[in-house]
This record gives sequence, C-alpha cells and structure tokens, in this order.
Amino acid sequence: MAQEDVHLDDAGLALGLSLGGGGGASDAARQGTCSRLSREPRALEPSLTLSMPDEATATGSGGCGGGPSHSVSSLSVAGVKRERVEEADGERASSTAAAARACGAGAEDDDDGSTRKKLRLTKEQSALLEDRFKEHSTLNPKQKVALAKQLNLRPRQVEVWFQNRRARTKLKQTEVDCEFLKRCCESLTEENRRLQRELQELRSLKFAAPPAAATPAAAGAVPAPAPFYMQLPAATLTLCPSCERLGGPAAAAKADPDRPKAAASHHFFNPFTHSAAC
DNA sequence: CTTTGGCTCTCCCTTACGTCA
DNA sequence: TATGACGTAAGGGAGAGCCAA
Repeated sequence: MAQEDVHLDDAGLALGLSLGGGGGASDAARQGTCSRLSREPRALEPSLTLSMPDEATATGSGGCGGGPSHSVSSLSVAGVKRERVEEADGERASSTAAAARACGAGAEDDDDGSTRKKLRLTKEQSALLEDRFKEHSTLNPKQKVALAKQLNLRPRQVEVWFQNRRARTKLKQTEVDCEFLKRCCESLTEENRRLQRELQELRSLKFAAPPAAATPAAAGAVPAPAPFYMQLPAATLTLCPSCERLGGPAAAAKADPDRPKAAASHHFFNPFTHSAAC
C-alpha cells in the first residue's frame, strides 16, 4: 500500500483511504537505501525498556532517577522480537533505556517477565509527535532517531507511536467513508423510490390521457432534483480500481460538503487513461 | 540471469495496561 | 472500592522489497 495515500488536512485527519493489506511494497521503495546503511545483525539482548512518566517514577524505586525528568523509570522485558538497526548500532538514543538497564529493569514487579508496564507519553512528547505526524505520516530512519533523541525515547517507541497513529488515522477515515457510503445508499434508495413512483404515474397516464400529455412535464409533474450522482456524466462515475471507490470529485464534494476537500479530490479515476489519483 | 536466504520495512490484529466514569 | 469501557503502547505475524551469495 502506498503510504502516500495518507494525507493530512489541518485537523490532522487522513483524507485518503487505501484498502487491502500488504504494506511492504512501496514502503520499502520509499525508504530507499538509507535504511540499509547501518544494517548489522540485530542486538539479541532482551532489551525492551519501557519509560514511565513522572508519576510512575515517583512511586517507583527511588534509585532509578538517572533518566530525564519526564521519563526515567523503565522496565526491561525478555523476549523482544527485534531491535531496530539504529538501536543495535550502540548509539542508544534514549538515555531512558540506559537508565532502565542501570535500574535493574523494573525488578519490583517483573519477576518472571510476564507483566509489562505501559508507557504513558507526556503531553509534551505527544504534542511533538503529533506535530511531526502532521508534517509527515512516516519517518525515515534518520528522522526517527533524531526525534527519539529529542523526546528521550527509543527509536522503536517513536516508530510504534507513528504506527499506531497511522492506524488511528485510518480508522477515523474509515468511519468517515462509512458515513459517506451510508448517505450515498440512502440517496440511492430515495431516488429509487422516486423513480418507482414516477413510473407508476407514467403507466397510469398512458392509459388515462392522450399521448401528448404522457410526459411528467406535460402532466404537470414536478421533477425532483437529481441526486448528486446523477449530476455527473456517467463516464465519471467509475469505481477507482485501486481503492474501489466511486469516482468523481465534484460529485463527492457536492454530496458531502462536510467532507474535507482533499478527500473529495481523491479517487478520481479516469476511465480512459486508467489512472487514479488516489 | 535467476534463485534463495536473510534482512528490513510497514500494516494489521491482538494483548494488556492505565485512566475514567 | 470494584468494575466495565475506552484509549493506546507494545507484541507478534504476514507480506513485500532489497541485497548478497
């Protein structure tokens, strides 16, 4: 799936929705070669460390005060699947991680390694992450390490945050799309009813009136306003092959003024060139 | 040139923790 | 105080691309 599908408006909503699984294709391409610069065997040490916010630190063991002020107490859990390249480089960006190891890795409640403490990001951390996400919904390895350093987090934590943030964005967009389709369905249902009534009238007029008055206009019928999907040439109402959405930016914008403009402009599919802008 | 194994990435689903009503 | 709902950090699997052998 192309990551470029995720676009942000001012509200931070993703405006493009891509359906279907498989994320690796263009993702790797976007990464380019920079992600491979420091490819080395992964660190095999069990090194999951979880930073805890201030309050947790205050209640934790007093000897763990070596980290930054907002995330100092950490917990190491065995069985981590992998450590990222930049973390294996020996340049542990987070002093949090170092503090965790120095602090005996949360010995107070991690006897068997089965419990996992959960990090709560501080408001400042969340705000900065949010800002960066608005700029780019993905990070290259360099950006990730830099941001992790800035936030006193591990690159892996930054990566996970972005991953979860993308998921939330996509979920929101799915809800928006769902609502849009619902309205579309309602509109179609209503239009179908209207056409059925019109057909009924025409049939009755056919037998009751002279041929000259056999049209709704001639009979004085007031035509209902055409639904939004009928205001487009049929050729533009094409399902986008990549996302399977009904095409036609004008239609989308007319049908749902609340829908963000960028979203409405997506998924325009030209049936002649077979290209989609989604 | 093709194949293959190892590596990375992201996405997706799930789990589990922290918070709040 | 106990509890269920909810938000979210993190674990782990799967699929895909890249690279070297």
